[in-house]
Amino acid sequence: MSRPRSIPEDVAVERALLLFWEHGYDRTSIADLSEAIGLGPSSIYNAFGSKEDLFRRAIGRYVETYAGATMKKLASDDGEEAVEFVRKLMRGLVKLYTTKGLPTGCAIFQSGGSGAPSDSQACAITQQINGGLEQALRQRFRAFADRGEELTASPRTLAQFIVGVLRGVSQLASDGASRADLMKVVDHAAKSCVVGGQP
Amino acid sequence: MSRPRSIPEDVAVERALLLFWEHGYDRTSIADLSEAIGLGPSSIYNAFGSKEDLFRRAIGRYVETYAGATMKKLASDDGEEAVEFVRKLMRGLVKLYTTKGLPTGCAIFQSGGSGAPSDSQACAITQQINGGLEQALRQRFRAFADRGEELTASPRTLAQFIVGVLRGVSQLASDGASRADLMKVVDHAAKSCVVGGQP
DNA sequence: CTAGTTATGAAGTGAACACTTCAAAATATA
DNA sequence: TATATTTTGAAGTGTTCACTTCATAACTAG
Repeated sequence: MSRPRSIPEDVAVERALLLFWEHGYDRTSIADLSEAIGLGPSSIYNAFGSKEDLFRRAIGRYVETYAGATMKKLASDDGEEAVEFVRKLMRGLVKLYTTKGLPTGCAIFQSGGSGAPSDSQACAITQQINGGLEQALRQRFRAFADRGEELTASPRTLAQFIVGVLRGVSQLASDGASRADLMKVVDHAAKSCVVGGQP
Repeated sequence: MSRPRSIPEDVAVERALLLFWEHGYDRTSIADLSEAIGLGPSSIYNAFGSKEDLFRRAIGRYVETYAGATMKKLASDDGEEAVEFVRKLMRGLVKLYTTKGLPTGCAIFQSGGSGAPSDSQACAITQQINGGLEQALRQRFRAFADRGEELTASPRTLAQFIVGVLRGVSQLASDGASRADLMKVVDHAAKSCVVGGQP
């Protein structure tokens, strides 16, 4: 019933995500987005409302499309042992953080926090996701403990620890650390969570 | 022989550091610095040359004045055991990251990286410091291994691991994690480095 | 007191920023 | 083909940015 969009919304969001992922929220200007997406500023604002709304959409796509496969393991308990669960989770993310052809590091860790205006909602979005990750991990560790696994610290501490390592690993990846090195780091972190994990 | 400065250089650098530390390099404008320091833009440029130079001075002061006490332990080997060494190092930094009256987190981790223009030298400065930290840790772990301590991973991996945890912990602190929580996290990380560290 | 030197405040520079305005263009339906 | 609806490109909004210019103020050495 009207003029069609020259570029599908999905494509535009994907291109925006790659920019936000690589440079962070602040360092990505509307002009950059306009050039990468192939739409003028007015079209972007017409389609997405604001830079922050577009960022939200981009992060949503990241969670669903890129981190989604790994994150699903968080929710579903398939009877795995704790070390193996944590190891797979972290290795999946390291793989994502170091995939060639994609920006290095984690789109959420990098774009949010210091990468987004502190008074804006962009920061709140990423903090909320981080909080959700920590909470989910805590629940999983509690489940492992209830199942009889001997943890080396409280579920709360281990959850904070894992989130901390992932955030650090994301930064190390952005600084150029290799996938092989980071895999060893997260293997070590995973083993440290359970008594007997490191023989 | 000339007009004296209305504000001593040390005081100006300290005030600049607190701003950079709290808001990062990008989010700290010359106008902000001007107001906090109590000098007009022209005086700041006359005294320090550029925003980047002032940032360098501020980071230098941070390393010497705030992180210095903890970092000295990196260089001097006083025969301590590995777990105790790593524990003290990390606890010292967590204390710094969560001291009331000071900005939360690490001035270097937060200001550099995503907080500074990627093409500028400000980013290179902080990356260099991070690299130095990792290298120093690697050497210490090698020394511990040579002394007969049984490490749970290679010195290289453990050094990357510790740096990663510290970077993550700095972000957790900025997101509001308590000192008590973070102390438990780094205690866990320290114990994980040595066989028998976690009974 | 004077001359030489540096620091300072007020004002201004061009560039980049997020975002807007609006007439023209492109389609679907009628 | 005519019309209603939406997208689009070009141009422009006011604001903030790092940084500069320059006359003047504040000091010291002679």
